[in-house]
Amino acid sequence: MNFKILKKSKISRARLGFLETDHGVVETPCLVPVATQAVVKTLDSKEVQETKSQILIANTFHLHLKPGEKIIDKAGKLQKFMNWKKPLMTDSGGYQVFSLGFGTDFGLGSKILKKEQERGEAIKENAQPQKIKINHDGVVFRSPINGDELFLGPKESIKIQEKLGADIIFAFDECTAPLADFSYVKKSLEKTHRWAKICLKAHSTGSGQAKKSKQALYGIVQGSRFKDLRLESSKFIGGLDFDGFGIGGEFGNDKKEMHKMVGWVVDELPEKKPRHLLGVGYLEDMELIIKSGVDTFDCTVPTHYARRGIAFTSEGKLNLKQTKFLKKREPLDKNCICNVCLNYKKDYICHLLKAGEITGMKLLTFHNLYYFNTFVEDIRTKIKKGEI
RNA sequence: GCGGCUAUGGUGUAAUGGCAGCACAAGACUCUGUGGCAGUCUCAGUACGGGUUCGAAUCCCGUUAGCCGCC
Repeated sequence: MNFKILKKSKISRARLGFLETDHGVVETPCLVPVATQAVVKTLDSKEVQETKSQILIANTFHLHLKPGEKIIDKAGKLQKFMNWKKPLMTDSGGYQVFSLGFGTDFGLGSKILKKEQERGEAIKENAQPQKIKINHDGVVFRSPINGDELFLGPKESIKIQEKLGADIIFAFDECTAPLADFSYVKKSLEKTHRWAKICLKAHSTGSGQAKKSKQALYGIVQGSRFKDLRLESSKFIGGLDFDGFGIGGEFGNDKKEMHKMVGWVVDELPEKKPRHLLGVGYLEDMELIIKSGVDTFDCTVPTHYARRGIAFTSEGKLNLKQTKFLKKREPLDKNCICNVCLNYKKDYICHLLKAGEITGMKLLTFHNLYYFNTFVEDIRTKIKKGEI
């Protein structure tokens, strides 16, 4: 992988770039749609391309469980397996440490703590989640499929990701919960940092290759909402020989804080290497995080919301399950030229969703991805013009 | 025509004389390194008319409607 910065904004940390991989070039800043199980749910790979998606992110933990990395390796790696010819990332499974751990215990999201949720019942230094065990070397999970115990640590994650074969892979980290207090996050950070070094070593010496692997490896910065921990983490991870950097974990109480916190991290990372913000990307977040200096970011929102009936349009979010749309003989967005907006109307999509027809989710998924990708495209144009 | 049974939100069902509850549907909201999941809130009912009782969805009488059986 090779990262080239074409232009740096004079009025923000935003930059334009090219991320060159063996499977083609990604123009940055760029949204990375989520393909957890080697598929963008409801779409096939050709359709995903038609949404202007440049790169996808699949998930190590989920693919390890089903179908297993051996199957994918034998099929000729992920790209061949899923017939996706463009660049790919895999997430390390570190997020599942959170989502299957404290995330499940407390019913939390990982990025921003909602006002209603008190920090009172904080997760303290030596706390363990109920269903998984986080120890010195890694994490003992229970398979959500059959309850089997399974262990994932830095070495295991890297080995699996090498077999999966994505262009960009991530270090195995602990994504801490928003309810974690300072003492917990500090201790967790030591683990994430130790694991980062193990990942680097495992990747450079693994599989008998004398030279360095063609797969780019990104380290992940943690530290939650605590400034000193974020700075410590970005200095430490940024000082290691990674090809790029992920920024994970929690970002305070609202979007302004998130912007500020991402800025702390970006200022400490090496300027020439790409930065990926993990799991963030509502439309209203995009300009902010790009101005904070983020090059790529993945987010489930366009696809996840689509399956719940939400379309993103120039007039805002629309809930297409609402009965009133049965009477609207018009496209989702009159300014949109995606295949869905050119060929289908709200009344039909509303009917499909109410009837529980999967094509309703598919049409919204297609439109939302096209809309999000176009939105980022416009931001790239703004950077080019010097507007942001 | 006669006899029996039944009648509770839009739909399907609880509540054996003591606060009419649940599910689905409808409507509003939440969801950020993916559970097509889940959660919060709202709307909405004792077929009709009498009677007994401190008190009736519940007991009694009548009306209406539906289902079953019989000439």
